[in-house]
Amino acid sequence: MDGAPKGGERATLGTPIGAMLAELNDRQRQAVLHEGGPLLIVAGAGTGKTATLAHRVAYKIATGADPGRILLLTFTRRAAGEMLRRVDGILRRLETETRRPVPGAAVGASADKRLSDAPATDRAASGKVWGGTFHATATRLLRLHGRTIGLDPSFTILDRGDAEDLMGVLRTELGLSKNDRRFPLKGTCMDIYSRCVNARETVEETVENHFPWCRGEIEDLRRLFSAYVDHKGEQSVLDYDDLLLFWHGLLTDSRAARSVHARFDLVLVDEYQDTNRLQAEILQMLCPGGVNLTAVGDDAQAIYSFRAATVRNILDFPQQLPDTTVVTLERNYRSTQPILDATNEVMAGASERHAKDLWTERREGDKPRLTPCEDENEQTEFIIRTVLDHREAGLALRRQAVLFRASHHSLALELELARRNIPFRKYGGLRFVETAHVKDLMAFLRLAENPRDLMAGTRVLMLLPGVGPKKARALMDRLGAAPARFAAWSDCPAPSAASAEAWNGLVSLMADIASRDPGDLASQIKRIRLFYTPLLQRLYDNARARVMDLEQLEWLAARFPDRARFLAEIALDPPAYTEDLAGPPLLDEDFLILSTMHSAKGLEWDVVFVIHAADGNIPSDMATGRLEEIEEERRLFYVALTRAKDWLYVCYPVRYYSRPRSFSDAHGYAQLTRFVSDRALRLFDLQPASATLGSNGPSAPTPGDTAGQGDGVTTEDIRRRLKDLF
DNA sequence: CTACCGGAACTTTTT
DNA sequence: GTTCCGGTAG
Repeated sequence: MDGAPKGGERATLGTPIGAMLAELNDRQRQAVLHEGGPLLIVAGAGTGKTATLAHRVAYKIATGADPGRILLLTFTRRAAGEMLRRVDGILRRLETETRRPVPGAAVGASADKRLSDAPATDRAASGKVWGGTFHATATRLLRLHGRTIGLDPSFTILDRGDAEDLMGVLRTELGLSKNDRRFPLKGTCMDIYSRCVNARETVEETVENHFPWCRGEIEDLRRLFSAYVDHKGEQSVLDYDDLLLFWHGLLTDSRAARSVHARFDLVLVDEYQDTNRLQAEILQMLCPGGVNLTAVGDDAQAIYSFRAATVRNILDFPQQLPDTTVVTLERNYRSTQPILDATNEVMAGASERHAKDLWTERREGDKPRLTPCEDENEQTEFIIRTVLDHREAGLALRRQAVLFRASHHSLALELELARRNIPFRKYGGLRFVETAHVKDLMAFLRLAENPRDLMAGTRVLMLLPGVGPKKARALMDRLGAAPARFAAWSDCPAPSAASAEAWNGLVSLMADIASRDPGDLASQIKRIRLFYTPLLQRLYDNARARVMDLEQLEWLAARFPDRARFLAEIALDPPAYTEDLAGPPLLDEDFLILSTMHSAKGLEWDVVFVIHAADGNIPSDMATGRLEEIEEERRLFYVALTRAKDWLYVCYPVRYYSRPRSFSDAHGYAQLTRFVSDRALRLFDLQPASATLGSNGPSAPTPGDTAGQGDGVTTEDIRRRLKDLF
């Protein structure tokens, strides 16, 4: 299948670039070398998608493209980092193989110069390529160009929790909470709102299709959403959806659009199957006609429709952009044939399927193993035992991963790993930054950065004894009236007798860290921490552990250039709760990976365990309403299974002592997930956990290892258009 | 207006 | 077990 590069290529074998291209198969090479019109790479699981994308970027740079004019949109910052690391690796290899300029290697003088003269640091693509999520990229662009559409570039970002809280405040303010009928909770309101924005649907459409039980509340939802939009505008805060919406807005303003277009020669989008309509529109405006646009994805791995992603984006791409070249990657480099056979069979059960024939040359390997366990304890025991066995055989912990549907599914396992001093790192689920004390501390910083940020301000003020929502709101109004100077607070009397001392401390603290010269970020956090610690002790138990978290936050902050960047990055890509903050990683550090199936997207491990693979968990009984939802759960299960390279274990406890739904000691019997059909079952090696645990005896404990100058589009226009949806 | 208590409803995945 | 809401005491 792999032959010499096709004719017409400017790079030839025998040159470093030719050698680089020879590492790829025909289809991959075609994708890397493609020029001009829109390119869609349909890449099945494990078909070298990341390698192809990285080679394409590296090839473009090596043949003269300016890395600073390439935009690489990925699903997470982690994915962007990984991709750029590989680009750097490829470029470095090209460089060392190129002692002198390569005559045959195509390209103009700039590439030769790049490969021979430029200093090494200058060549690191990762520092120059625009890489990151849609949201992070939107933030950067809006800071640079927001003024054109009348957006104050010093906006702060509301994370999901803050946005929900604001929605909650307005919900109460509009009198929607005390109603004879039950008005949807703030989280549900936020879900509805968010879907409207991201799917570009009206409230009616969204409620009808996705929240039919809220049909009676459409009028009130409209009022609520309108108020929500207004409040964000007044406070100069943007939520996640606004970041995309205003980026979209930038591109509808001809002047702003020109500046944004002028920045990029090449746009690449990873995980395209998980983009939503708003994102697709942004891309089409960014690359009119799809010229110089590369999208990569796999419809069989679409797992984010709950976030308004639509698989139609990838399926309709060739119709929407008629010049599209479609390259399909079907050769799997990741998994062994027995694993592929099983995963293909799971996917074969899908009601709507776009056929892809994944094949591999890795014929040999163990059948995936299906392990029913007596109960959760046995499952935990089986996982730990098998992980350690693999490690004995030479596989580091970090090459093994345990995957599950919901974050809390790993709780028992986490406890046991901790008890035995087996290091692990967990991705997905509750984050460090979502804990109350961390949010408190961040609120001080956010308030200093943007004194109009109501949610941040209220949060800070309510820490004081005797201050509740009303007094906090009054003080925030005062701050907003004075041109956002904390001096406005200094002539206020203490809001309550109990808070006299704390009030003075707060006023001077805020004046200090919001001043022109507040000192470096770590020292700001330190001052906040000193002020906040006594309040924390009054409000929460576990004060000692919480204060230590804050010290870690201080340490983490030292890596960020300034407060605004720190706040934005924490909001857009918060560190995982467990280990990201545990100090500088040691080179030989080894840890087992625990991850939600969602967070496992795009990654691979030698050994993969899928736990709690019982009906009710996967598919989650939260998602068994409509066929579409069940099919998405199937794809999610498929994503989990296809992460495995050599060994795949699927486990489920037969007996649950307490089913998720309360009524404490009600126990139940679980059944294997419906996604493993009878046909699929034959492709697994069925072996109860007792077969492993019985034979080896208990394992020994392991040692721990400028405003408004465009052609009239403003934030107001965008908000108005948005409101037309309501 | 805040602080606190009891009953009721809800409980996934994430930028 | 958690968060949310309404009632009541200070």
